[in-house]
Amino acid sequence: MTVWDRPEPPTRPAPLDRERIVAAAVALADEGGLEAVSLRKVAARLDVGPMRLYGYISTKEELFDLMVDEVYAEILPEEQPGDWREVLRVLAHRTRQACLRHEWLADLLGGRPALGPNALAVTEATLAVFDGLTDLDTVMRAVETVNAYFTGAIRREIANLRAERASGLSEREWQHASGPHVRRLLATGRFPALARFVHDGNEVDAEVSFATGLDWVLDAVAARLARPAGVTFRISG
Amino acid sequence: MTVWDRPEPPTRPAPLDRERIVAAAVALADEGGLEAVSLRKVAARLDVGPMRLYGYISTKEELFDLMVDEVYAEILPEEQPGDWREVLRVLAHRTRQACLRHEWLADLLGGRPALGPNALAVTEATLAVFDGLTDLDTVMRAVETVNAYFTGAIRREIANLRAERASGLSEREWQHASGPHVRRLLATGRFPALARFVHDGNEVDAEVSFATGLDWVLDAVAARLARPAGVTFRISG
DNA sequence: CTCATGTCGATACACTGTATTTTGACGAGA
DNA sequence: TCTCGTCAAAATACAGTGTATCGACATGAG
Repeated sequence: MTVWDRPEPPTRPAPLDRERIVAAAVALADEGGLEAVSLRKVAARLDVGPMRLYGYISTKEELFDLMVDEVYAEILPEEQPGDWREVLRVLAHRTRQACLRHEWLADLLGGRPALGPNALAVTEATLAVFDGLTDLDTVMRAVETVNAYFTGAIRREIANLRAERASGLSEREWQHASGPHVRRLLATGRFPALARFVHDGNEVDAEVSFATGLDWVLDAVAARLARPAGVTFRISG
Repeated sequence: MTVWDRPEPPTRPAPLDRERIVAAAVALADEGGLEAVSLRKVAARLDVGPMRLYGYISTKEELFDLMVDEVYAEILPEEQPGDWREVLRVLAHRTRQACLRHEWLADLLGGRPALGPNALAVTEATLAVFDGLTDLDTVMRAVETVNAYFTGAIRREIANLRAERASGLSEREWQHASGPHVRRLLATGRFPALARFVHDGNEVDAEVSFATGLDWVLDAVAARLARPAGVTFRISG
């Protein structure tokens, strides 16, 4: 018995439904982050007692699940181009954009399986483009690998973004900006390689960094799609 | 001013220091997950009033940061083999193992930049093995890409593991096990590709799935290390 | 011995998610 | 029309949270 199973209660004169609740929660989270979402505040925003919400959701985690699925509706592209590579690329970028619009999404993404209707629709659209291309196992591995990449990359990007924002207008990368602590540790000489990166490394745009890594991973997938499961093929040691 | 900057207070006859606090918090989290960690419970486990802790940490988030860095000590391998590919592979697997031992780590990983001494030591060891191999930009991209992959993959693995555990001894993959909701949605016929996967897909061991995707990503990195930054090289469209 | 310092514990506050109880409105039967 | 039962909604209650504040006490200096 999960959220998705529970039917909405009979529509009474009450001007309240799950959609409005979720919308209020999303608005709250957009404004003040996930921790600004409390059942009391959501209820207040709807001019309703806190306990009213429990007729529509049965726990706060369920509300979070619903919020995530709400945003998956933004992620699902309106029309699909034909190429699997383009589909995965677009999915990754749309997910990233959604996380930039709703930073709290980065905290939730991957935290629990996304099983809402919109999330499933996204998965369906993704899997569909591989139809007949190779065996199911390879397709699963491909999709999961790309997903793991962009999920992790987005999470780190948002984390860095927040850190920079918190430490006040980051000068360069996190290493330079993150206060006296890192500098002091680097000064100990215990981290020469790291020090070189902090000193000589270039500041790179987050989006191109994301896109570059994504292309690498897509290349890897492409290589494996050419040679279906079973055959291993190392390029270099 | 972060946790790492704050010196430990002068060692009084008080049998309390940051190490003991962090150890208690980690133990608590190991037993009951992150949400079982409350400052009051940590303090209680050390026979101390809750406010005592604020002499050593200044916020709960800092405690979490310290917990993460504590586990990074487990992740740092005792001795490094020479090959960059092996180093990244081992790092990924050790991180995964650490997350299986301390599932709460998966909730924290990537959530904020890891800047503790142990985390930096891990980064240092990772970067060092690339010394002189290519330009710094490529190395950075390589490390971050692999990191993004295994971070995301681990997070999903733990999420699925919990879901299976919660839904009581999962029969197969999450799709089958996740209650009537998914089954009902699949029955609508709106998700034919997904349905095929649920029906025909094989159950795959989480570890080999992790290792396989990791190998793909490592291959992609290897291909780029061979051809330094700037040159793009698509294998397939 | 007195006094200042500064550490520690207790208390306090505002807030959380959620269970339980109270209220009140509305429809059915007399 | 009046009464009563039912059921949704609101109010209250509870156990817990992170953290600020304050009072007491022990320990060191003069």
